Amino acid sequence: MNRPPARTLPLSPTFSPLYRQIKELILASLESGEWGPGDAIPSESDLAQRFGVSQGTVRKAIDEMAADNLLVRRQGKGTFVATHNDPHSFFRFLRLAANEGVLPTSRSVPLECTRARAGTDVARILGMAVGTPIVILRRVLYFADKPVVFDEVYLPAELFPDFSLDFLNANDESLYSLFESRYGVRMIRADERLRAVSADRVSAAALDVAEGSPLLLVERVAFTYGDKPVEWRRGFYSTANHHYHNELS
Amino acid sequence: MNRPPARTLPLSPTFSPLYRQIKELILASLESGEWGPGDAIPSESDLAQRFGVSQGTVRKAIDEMAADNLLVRRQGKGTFVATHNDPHSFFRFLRLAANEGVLPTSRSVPLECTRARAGTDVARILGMAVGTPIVILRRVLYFADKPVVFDEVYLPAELFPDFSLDFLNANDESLYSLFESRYGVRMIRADERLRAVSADRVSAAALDVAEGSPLLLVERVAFTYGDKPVEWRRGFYSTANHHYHNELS
DNA sequence: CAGTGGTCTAGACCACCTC
DNA sequence: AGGTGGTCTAGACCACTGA
Repeated sequence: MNRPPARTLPLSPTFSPLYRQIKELILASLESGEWGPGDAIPSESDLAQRFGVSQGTVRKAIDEMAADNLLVRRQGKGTFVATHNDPHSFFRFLRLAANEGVLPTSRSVPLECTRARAGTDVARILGMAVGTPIVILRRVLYFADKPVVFDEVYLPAELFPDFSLDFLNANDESLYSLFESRYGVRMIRADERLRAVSADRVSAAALDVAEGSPLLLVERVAFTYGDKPVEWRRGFYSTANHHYHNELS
Repeated sequence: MNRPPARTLPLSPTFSPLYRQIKELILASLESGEWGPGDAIPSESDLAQRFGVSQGTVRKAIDEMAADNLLVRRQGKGTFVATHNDPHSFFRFLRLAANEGVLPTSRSVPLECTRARAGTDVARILGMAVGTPIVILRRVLYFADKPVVFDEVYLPAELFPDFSLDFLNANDESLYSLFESRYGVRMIRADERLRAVSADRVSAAALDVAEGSPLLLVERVAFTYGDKPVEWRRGFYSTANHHYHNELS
């Protein structure tokens, strides 16, 4: 008697629960830009009505997306699309901390921005053909006027067509914040590989350390919706007074 | 009419939802050893009856504890206390991967196990008084017969009274698995700080690299129930053919 | 088959925010 | 006061496991 009207039957093979299908629908709306970063999405009851499911099912879908850092819930106000333009999320992709005390304010200093074509490595990592146009950005992050991180960033030129140093100098927002507001490319996940290396001439000069000093090399592949890789980054961290912080659980 | 019998009222200040109180109760049972690692805990309906709440409330408590890696749900079978004695959880606290291919099987070779008294650093980190007895273990992890990680492990002697190399040689289980089965100390969380350093004489010898080579230093503080620190570890990783892997989301 | 966790619903009420 | 998310309940049914 309690059975609601018939719905697409799951039935064993390739079974996907309703709330996951709802999640995919909301994800599609995010990807299509129906709701942009920072926007409020419709209330749970609105979405429940739109999708023809109960509020609890929408709730479970949103719960997972909030756990994935795609949405942010704020009690009494609504549910919002996560954004990188938010001081809190600055350290989500920068696991840097000072050995003692709190990390002082940072300053990003772009060094150069060049155009090139993907070699075999970049092409493989970003899932593109060898020779595809790319943009290369080099910059240094300063903390308390000391250089700490030297970054080399590789981007597909197609997604970031008019990228240049000008935008960086004019903006003190984070790189991912710029990507999301100017190019509509939202980074949602990243894989990092960490190694210890000896500083070569370029990174030693950028970080003001002796050539051959040990540096922490952080290689990152960042992904946007649909697990599409859209950034490759090599960051050289000077770890004399700072460290990379990670919590295991 | 739908109101269940009266319950301890939350009422604004220091409000904690019911499912969180249930979580604390289950946590207490874990801590007290009522259910040991690997054991099945009572079914959701049993717990609901025991605590006088609905099954959905118990469910939400268990959901959070499963997300915290304290419990493991297995559909159709039950809910189990998480254990380190499990090949799957071996890499939960060892974020090591091979640069190419899969990581071959590992072999842990203990070098020495000594007794000492806590200096200021260890005392501060482990929350004990200076001079408290500690145990120091040094060992090397080999992959495909190549040394990759040189570990120095500092433990409070009180919790690991008869710790010695013998137990290690006789056991090919992981260190945390041994801690949990032999000493009843379960590691549930850890903080790691990563830096690049130059190999000193000791670590260079242990890892068969040249003195001064860049090594990845991973300093870890591991915590048991109640966020009590019970291990400090300095791991020197040789990252020529391996790397520390981290996923950001 | 019975027992477990997993999904879905419907409805009530609470906590929080804004107007 | 009215909206939002957050909690809690009760009950039905589904999917998985193992005897």
